Amino acid sequence: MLEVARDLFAERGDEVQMADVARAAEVGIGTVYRHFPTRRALLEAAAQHRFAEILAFAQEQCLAAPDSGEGLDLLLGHIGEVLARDRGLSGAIESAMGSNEPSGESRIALEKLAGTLIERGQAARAIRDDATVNDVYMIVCGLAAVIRTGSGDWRRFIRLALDGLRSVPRPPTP
Amino acid sequence: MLEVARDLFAERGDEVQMADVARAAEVGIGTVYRHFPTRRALLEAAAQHRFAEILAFAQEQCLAAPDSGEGLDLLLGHIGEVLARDRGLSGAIESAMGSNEPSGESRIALEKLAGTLIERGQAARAIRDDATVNDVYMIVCGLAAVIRTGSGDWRRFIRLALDGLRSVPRPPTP
Amino acid sequence: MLEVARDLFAERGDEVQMADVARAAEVGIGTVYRHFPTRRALLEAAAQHRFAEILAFAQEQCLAAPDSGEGLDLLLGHIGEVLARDRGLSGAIESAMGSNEPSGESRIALEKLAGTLIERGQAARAIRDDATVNDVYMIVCGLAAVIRTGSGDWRRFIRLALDGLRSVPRPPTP
Amino acid sequence: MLEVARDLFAERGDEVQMADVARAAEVGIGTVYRHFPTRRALLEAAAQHRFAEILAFAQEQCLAAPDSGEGLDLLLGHIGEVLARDRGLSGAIESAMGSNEPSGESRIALEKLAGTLIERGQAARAIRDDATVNDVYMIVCGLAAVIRTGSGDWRRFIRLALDGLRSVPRPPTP
DNA sequence: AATGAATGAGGGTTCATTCAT
DNA sequence: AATGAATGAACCCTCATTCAT
Repeated sequence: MLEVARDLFAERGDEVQMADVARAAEVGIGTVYRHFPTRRALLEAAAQHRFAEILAFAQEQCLAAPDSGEGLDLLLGHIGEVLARDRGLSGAIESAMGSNEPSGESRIALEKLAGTLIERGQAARAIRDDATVNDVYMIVCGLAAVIRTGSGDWRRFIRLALDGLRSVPRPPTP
Repeated sequence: MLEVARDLFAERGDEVQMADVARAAEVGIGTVYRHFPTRRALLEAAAQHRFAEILAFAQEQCLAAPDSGEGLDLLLGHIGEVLARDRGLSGAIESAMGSNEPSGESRIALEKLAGTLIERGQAARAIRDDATVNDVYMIVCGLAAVIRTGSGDWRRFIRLALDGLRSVPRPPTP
Repeated sequence: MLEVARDLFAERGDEVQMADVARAAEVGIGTVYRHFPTRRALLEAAAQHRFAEILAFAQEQCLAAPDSGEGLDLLLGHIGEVLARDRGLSGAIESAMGSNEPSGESRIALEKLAGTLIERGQAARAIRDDATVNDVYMIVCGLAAVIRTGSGDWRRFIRLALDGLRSVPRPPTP
Repeated sequence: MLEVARDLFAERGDEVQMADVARAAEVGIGTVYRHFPTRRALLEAAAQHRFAEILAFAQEQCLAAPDSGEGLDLLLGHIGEVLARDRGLSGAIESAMGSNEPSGESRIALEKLAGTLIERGQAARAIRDDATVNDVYMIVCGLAAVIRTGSGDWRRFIRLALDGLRSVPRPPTP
């Protein structure tokens, strides 16, 4: 049912109603509410689900990347693909929760992973020394927006962001 | 009245109702509808208004920047400040329109301006050769998301993005 | 509209829905909510309305009763008639508010009136010395229940209650 | 299970749900429905149960009262105590059944008992000659309301009512 | 007999929009 | 032009009841 809901939101975004989910899942609306006591809870679960999926991939693939500078490329690329596939979902989540950030265990695992990738990149001189996990968060947040609104080629956005993350920091223009 | 509406949306975001606007503007709700036939139209106007403000500043300040590489810094910095000031507005606009992009004349003028700044930067070797106006759009889109959701320090985001835009392009990781 | 609602509740009790009220009043349901932001608020208003009516009668008629012992008879008799006329209303009010007691100004005025009637009765040796306004409240509460559930002849109930109130108090059976 | 349900209703009144009963009884909800095909049926059974308890006490204690005038005092006092203990139950019953009156055998037994007590009282000149079982019903109905809504000191209510029942009837004020 | 997941008919409430005055 | 009362389509959520296991 969560899958059905996720697909529905992915397709039609925030305008999906609980009754739509019930219909698509071929259950009564009460059943939807039995599993998710609130529309918000359903969206939260869908968000978790998506994060878990991303995380699974990331832990499997990104950490295995041979060249230690490529991990973040892979991670962001995968995130982009998932977000692009479930386009409408991001919007629905954001308008229900106010943001797209993960929470709970996913968040912790994701932060740990990103931290590792950053460190590796830094060791390989492929990531600037002052880069932090928070930078990655912001980039993902921006990426989500670029994809959601279709404001341009998101792969290009990733490339720019990574180039920014790679470049040697310079003192801010005064 | 537009100003009042803009302030209201800036403060409370998408939850602002037409009746709230009327009350704040001290007019009847019918009058609001006389000026803006639809909630969406009002939001559109508020968006335009904001863009016009940004544009005015940009044309005045950014083009006047002595060092030809600094124009974009100034532009993005100003956009960030305006978006941060009117935090709620972006969300309201996006959930009504699907994106935050300008349209109409503002868009044309803004594109022209951005194009000029990019060209100057390129001439000064401060902006990579393959940079386009669309890159700037995406960065602004990302910036808006970072600010709206409060996912991190948006000034840092700008710095990263600009560093990405400054860096010498390299072939995408295959 | 309040009148319409009151009649409807009087007739069908707690099962009346907001949509029924709207239909009966020949307005949209939104209009009902414009006047009474909540079902409970509507019921509260109906209760007030009824109390005001009772109060108006009481102040006009009961205080004018020539024989100073008759005031309470008249008051309770009138209350009984009103409650019997609006049978269903009491139940609806009680299940929404938990009790049928008046509140606000009505309560104060009603208490003052009852106090006066009791004092007069006592002066005329027609009401026992230890009688209080609270006794009257309880009797009215009981009367309302008798009428609401149709458990017997409410006029008889009043007579019994008044006889209890008239009788010379004796020490409680130990 | 009936006991569990009764306690639950006593505590939380009409807001108790069938699922709550099941949980409290540590059985499945289906089992509750096996025993009581309807919420109303469950409430009916709880009401019966309560009446049976009252009846048992009454037959044991009240009929044994030495002074023949005291029986009703004892009966009403006990009813009051039970109703006060199971406060919420009365409300739940009333909103499901429309009244709190007993039915079936309990009713018959109770009426017989009350009749006996009245007759004894009359023989002892402690109860007015025109008193009937119905008077007692109404008083109990009123008592239940006084207790349920907490509108005052219910022991006082009983005393007043009994004084009313004791007093010599006079012609109604014309 | 016991279970508890599934059901779905409501019911209360909101709010963008209309239109008579 | 201005007003604001009226509108009613939506929408979220509840809970008594059913029924396959």
